[in-house]
Amino acid sequence: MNTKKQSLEKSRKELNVTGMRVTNQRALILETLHQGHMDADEVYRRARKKQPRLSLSTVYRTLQKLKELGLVDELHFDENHHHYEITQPVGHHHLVCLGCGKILEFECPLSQKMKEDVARQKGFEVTGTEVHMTGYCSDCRRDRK
Amino acid sequence: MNTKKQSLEKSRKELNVTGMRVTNQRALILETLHQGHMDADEVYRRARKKQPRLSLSTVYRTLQKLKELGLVDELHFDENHHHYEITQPVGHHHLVCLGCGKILEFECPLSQKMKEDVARQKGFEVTGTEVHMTGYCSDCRRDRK
DNA sequence: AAATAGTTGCAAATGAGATGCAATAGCAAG
DNA sequence: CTTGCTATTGCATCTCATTTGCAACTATTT
Repeated sequence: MNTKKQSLEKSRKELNVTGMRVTNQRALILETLHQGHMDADEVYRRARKKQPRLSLSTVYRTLQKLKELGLVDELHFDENHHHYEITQPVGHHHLVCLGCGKILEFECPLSQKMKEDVARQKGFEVTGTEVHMTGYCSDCRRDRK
Repeated sequence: MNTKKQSLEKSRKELNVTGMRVTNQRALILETLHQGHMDADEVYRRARKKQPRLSLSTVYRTLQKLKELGLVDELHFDENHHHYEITQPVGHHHLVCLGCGKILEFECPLSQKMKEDVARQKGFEVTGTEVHMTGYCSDCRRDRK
């Protein structure tokens, strides 16, 4: 039951197929992202627990690269910094609660259809879709009353 | 045919109903935004042609305020700064071409349904929806071949 | 194991956006 | 239309996320 070592191994393999060099930092950053979506600084803080000499600029450079390779998606919430997450297979979107800041995820098959609509309507080749809704979660709605 | 003066008047009126003080700078910034969506610096550059002493910080403060009042929407594209546009009625979304950077707009009735789905599925009260697709426009697709 | 690119850590630079403050300008009341 | 109160502006300065230059390092290739 050394799941840690296993997930690290898994990350190394994912990196391997991209052709980029597999370094400890990169494997660690990718592994960390498997915990969920987070911003660069959060990746940094979590990853540094296992590798204290890791530098923030390496985190930024790596995220940039993983994004270019399509392993990671960059999300643009209503803030002045980016969030990142492991690229999800399909129709995976986000819901930001304006009350508590919580971010929920939801699947939506409609976004696939929307994509097709747009492709037809505008002659566009769509490579990425980001749906981002804001509002109030059930907890905050209750509290607001 | 002094459409310029007229659109400035229109902007002043829009500001008036919000209760905030109507200043030349604010009217000008709002008027400028009627030309389309753009980033803060673009607003600054265009508005300064008519009012050279306008300061960039005023642009930022004003955009912030207009956003809070709901007159203007803040958009989050794949960049590290925001874009702004006059608030559109509904279902108004964006398509960013990765080839030439052009930003197209499209309407999509599906997004209304998506919103309802989410409300039901998650007990969320949705106040805003931003759909943001990336890809290649027809011109760039032709060039890439 | 040595050669050689690609990577890293650190420090310094960059750039969008925010802020403190004195000067200015809306606007309401006289 | 002048006065006074207060919100707003311009300017200089600050902040803070992200980027970059560079010398030291290390994953691969030979």
